[in-house]
Amino acid sequence: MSDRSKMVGMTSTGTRRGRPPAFDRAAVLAAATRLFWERGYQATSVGELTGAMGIKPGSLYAAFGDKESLFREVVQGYQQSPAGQFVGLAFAEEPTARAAFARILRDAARIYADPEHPAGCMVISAAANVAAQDDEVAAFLRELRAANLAVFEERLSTAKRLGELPPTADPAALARYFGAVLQGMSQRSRDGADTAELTATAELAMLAWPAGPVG
Amino acid sequence: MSDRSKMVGMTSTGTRRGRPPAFDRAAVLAAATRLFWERGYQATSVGELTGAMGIKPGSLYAAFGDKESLFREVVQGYQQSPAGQFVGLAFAEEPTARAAFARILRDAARIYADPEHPAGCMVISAAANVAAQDDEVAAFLRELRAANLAVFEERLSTAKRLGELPPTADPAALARYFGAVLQGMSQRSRDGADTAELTATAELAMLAWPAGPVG
DNA sequence: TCAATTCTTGAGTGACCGTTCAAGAAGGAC
DNA sequence: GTCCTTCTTGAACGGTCACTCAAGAATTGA
Repeated sequence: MSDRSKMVGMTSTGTRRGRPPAFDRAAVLAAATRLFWERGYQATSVGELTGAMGIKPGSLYAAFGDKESLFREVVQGYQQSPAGQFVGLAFAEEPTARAAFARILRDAARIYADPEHPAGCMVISAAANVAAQDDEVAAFLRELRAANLAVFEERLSTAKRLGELPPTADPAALARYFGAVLQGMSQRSRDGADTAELTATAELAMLAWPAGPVG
Repeated sequence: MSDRSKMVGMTSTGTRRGRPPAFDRAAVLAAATRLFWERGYQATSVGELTGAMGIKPGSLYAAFGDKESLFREVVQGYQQSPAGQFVGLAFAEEPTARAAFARILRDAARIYADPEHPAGCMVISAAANVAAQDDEVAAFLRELRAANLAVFEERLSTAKRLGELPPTADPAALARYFGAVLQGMSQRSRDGADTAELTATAELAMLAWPAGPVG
C-alpha cells in the first residue's frame, strides 16, 4: 500500500520535499505493463520487472508498494489506454447495439493482434493460471471481466426494450456469447492469429445477431 | 527421460525384477492431472504434486523423469480421456460436418463445466501464461491446439467438396471461428460459467454456419 | 548552514523452487 | 542365503522468489 495519499489535504505548494525520484513513473509503468501483458502476473518476476524498468527493488517497493499493487496500477493504466477503452468508446459512439457490438469485435481484431504491443487482452489473459497464493489477483481480473459482461448485458437489454432486438432475444445469453468470442479471439491472437484472421472470426460471430443480418 | 524403454525387447517373463513400486501409477497420474488441470503447468509446484500424489520427490523423479515429462504424460492421458476425445468422436460418428460441429459445441458445454473435474480444456488453459524458461511447454500445447484447428479445417474442406457447404464458404475461417469459440467457452467455464450458459453460447455460435439454420 | 524528508543503492532476508543423491528396504534370480 | 535390481526415504543441492533494510545521496524548508 503506497503512502502517496499523504498528499491529499496538503496545504499548497506543488513542490515535493526530499530527494526527487530518478525515474519517470509513467515510463517505468509502461515497461511493467509490457512485461505483465506478455507473461501474465505470476510468470513475471520482480527481478525481470526491475531489470526492464531500470530501477532497483528498493525503488520499486518504495514507489509502488509490492508486486500486486504494481500490477493493479498497471491494470488501471491499461484500462485507460486505447486497448482498454475500445469497448466503452463503441457503446458511447455507436447509435445502435448492433453497430456497437460489430465495432467492438472489429476493434478487438485489430487491437488484439496489433504488433505494437503484446497480443490479446491483458485482463483476459494476465492471470489465466495462478497458484492459490495469487487467488486475489485472479479474482480481481475475474471481476473486471464480469463487470464487462454486465455492461454487455445492460446494453443488450436496453436494445431489446427499444425494439432493436426482437422480444425473443436473450440479452444475457448474447452478452455471454460475445464475451466468450472475445476471450477466444484474445487467446487466438496469443497463439499467433493476425488481424485478418480475427476479423473473419468477428464477422462470423456477428451472424448470431438476432433477426437476420440486416439488423 | 524415463528408462522404462529397457523393457522393450526383453526376453519374456512379465514379472519385473527389483522392488515393486508402492503406488498405483494411474492413480498418481490422476492426482497430477487434476492439479495441472486446475492450476496450469507453471503454477503447480513439484511439492504440491508430491503432496497430492502421496509420494516423495525421489519417487516422482524416478518414475516420471522430471516435471515437464510428467506433464507431457498427463496431457497424453488427458487426450485419451472423454474430455480429450469428444472432438474426434464427433467427427467419427456424425454423418455431416454440421452435425459434428454442433455436437462438438454441445459436448464442450457439458464437459467444460462438468463439476467432476476442473473446468475448461486443459490443453487450452494449462500454459496460458508462462515464463521464458517454460516456453517449450507452451509451444507443446500451442501445437496441440494448432493440430486441432487443422483437423477442423480439413473436415470443413471435405464438407465443402461434398457440397455440404456452399462454394462461398471459407473452411479456414470457419475452423478458426469455431476454435476461438471453444477457447472462449473454456475460459468462460473457468470463470464459473455452467453448462446451461455454455450451451446457449454453443447454440448462438452455430448460427454462423453457412446457408441458414437448416443445414 | 543544517535539519528534515525522500529516494537510491547494495547487500541480504527466509522461503520455496525443481532436482539430486546416498542409504536402506523390498522384491526376483540363483 | 546372497546377489542384483528397483523403489523409497530423508536430507540435502544451488538457484530464484518476493521482499527488506541500513546507509548514503539529493532535495526542500528554515
